[in-house]
Amino acid sequence: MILAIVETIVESIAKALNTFGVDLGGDHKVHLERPARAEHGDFSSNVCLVFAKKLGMAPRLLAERLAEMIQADPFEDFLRAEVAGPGFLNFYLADSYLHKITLQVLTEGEDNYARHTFGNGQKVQLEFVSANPTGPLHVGNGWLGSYGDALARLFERTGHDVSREYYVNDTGNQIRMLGESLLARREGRDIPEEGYRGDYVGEIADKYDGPNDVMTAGKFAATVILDDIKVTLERIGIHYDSWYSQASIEESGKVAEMIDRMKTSDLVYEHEGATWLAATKLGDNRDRVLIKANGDITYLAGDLAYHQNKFLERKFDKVIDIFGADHHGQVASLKAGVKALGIAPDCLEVLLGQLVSIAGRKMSKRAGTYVKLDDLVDELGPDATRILSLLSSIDQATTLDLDLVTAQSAENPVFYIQYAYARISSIQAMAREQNLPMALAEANATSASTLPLADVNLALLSHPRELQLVKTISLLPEVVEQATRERAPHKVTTWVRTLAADFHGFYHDCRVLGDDVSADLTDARYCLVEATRISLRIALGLLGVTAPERM
RNA sequence: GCCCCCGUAGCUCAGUUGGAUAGAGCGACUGCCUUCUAAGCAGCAGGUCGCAGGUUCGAGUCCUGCCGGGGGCGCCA
Repeated sequence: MILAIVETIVESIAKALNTFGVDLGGDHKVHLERPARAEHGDFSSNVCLVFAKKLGMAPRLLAERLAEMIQADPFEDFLRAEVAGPGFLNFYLADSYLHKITLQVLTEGEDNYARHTFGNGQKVQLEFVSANPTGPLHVGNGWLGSYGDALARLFERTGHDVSREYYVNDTGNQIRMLGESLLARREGRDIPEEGYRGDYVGEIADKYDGPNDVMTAGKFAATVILDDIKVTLERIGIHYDSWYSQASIEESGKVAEMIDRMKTSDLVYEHEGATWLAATKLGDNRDRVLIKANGDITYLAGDLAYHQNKFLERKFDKVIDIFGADHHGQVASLKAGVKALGIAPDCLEVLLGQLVSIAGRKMSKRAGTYVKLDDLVDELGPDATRILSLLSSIDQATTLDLDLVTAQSAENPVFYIQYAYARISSIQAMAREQNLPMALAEANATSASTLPLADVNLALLSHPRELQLVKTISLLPEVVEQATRERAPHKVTTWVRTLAADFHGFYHDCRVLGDDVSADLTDARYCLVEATRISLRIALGLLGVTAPERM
């Protein structure tokens, strides 16, 4: 319905423009926007500025003509159209359009409001975190973890078939180093230069009673660490569909198979005893080694076999890899390799998150000087941790000041938002106690559509606070779509903060229950409260944050 | 040297893919609780949007060049 009003306005503009011989079928779409200021109306269009030149007319003149035509043939809820500024066409609508949106939210409910189908069931895999199992997760992993999970939730809500995967780097050098560190710890020797020095190594060494074999010890440690990683991720609400082992693909023979197949093209060649991918021909800035001169395969070769598995065996339509910016260097070669495998480059999307650092110190896994995600969650709790990481774009490098974050933990934005939810719950609990018809109907309703909504006069919602609240609620579908398309879950955070602010304002100025509020107004406001609750739950659900009924 | 990201209020960040008078939170100051939770509301203060050009009706947003910060350019993973 919110889309309906947009479409209606666009159509009426298109119809009017048509009489000037402008056809809007092509590249130019009428772009409607919500003016920042209320005096500029409910919706605004810049079409006249765009088409004025083409038509050889002054923008304002064109706008005036259009306004006249639309006034003469008004649509539902239309009040007036005005020309403003250099040639904007501003639309003013009756409040009734907001009342309809309130009704829509209640009818569609948490399951259906702000849900989209544009994903068309497309199989999408998101791979994120994938930290080496050589130590506990650090806060940077948590950042991209929240991001990846929230993005996955957005994809789910927009009609995609989503799978979350963690690629486990359980082989190669770092596992060897981990094994050596473990054995050194067990035998009281010094930890090697490139080894891991965190306390956890000692703890695992105490549990290890296996042979003095480096890889055996390394794999033992990796397994223990990975189990802890899983626990940490679950703590902040991240659950994976699959954990894919790097060792498994390297041991499967698939890598050699893949390289053999690639050799039939002219994209693979031998040079100085190594096997190379001619990545330069595929957009990379240098060629890359697949098989080293000593016969070992490179990380890239394994990664390509892994991606081949994603696309060709598991048939994902789209694969989104989420890496930290420190892996930027491998993107071009990965893309080149995927191209070499005959996979359409657009199917692979690599998103880079700028790094998280801690004020005043360098984080290093080998040195054991990084801040553990678990410690941050201990300090702030899961909800505050997630919101903190979903506040800004992943293009923004974050420097965490732990002292500041801890000191301000009570002022974390998440409480402001959750407090709105708690207030709503409180109103609803009170309403049930007072045997209010709406509250009781809702409590007993199997579906929202059985609510006695027909009896409620939503037109009573006319207070600026009420209207502002509905306006914000009405934006949620667009926010969800945009956040998904732009891979920007932080837009949901920005929106939900606005919603909470609007609700607190409403709560302050508009009582829902009480003797000085008429029964009809109580009903109408109760509906608005419920619509807010639904919207809040949707947004918090997308962010992976809980909605507490009491605080 | 080349590639990616960032530079917006004292601090942390938004900014509707180019729109009208650039917004929040924190911090400072001032008001508001006998009524659904004051973890709230309202007011006030705070800006050459890093700098310089360009594109056009219009630029925080797009292009170019500088300056500053972060990351990357392995037969490591």
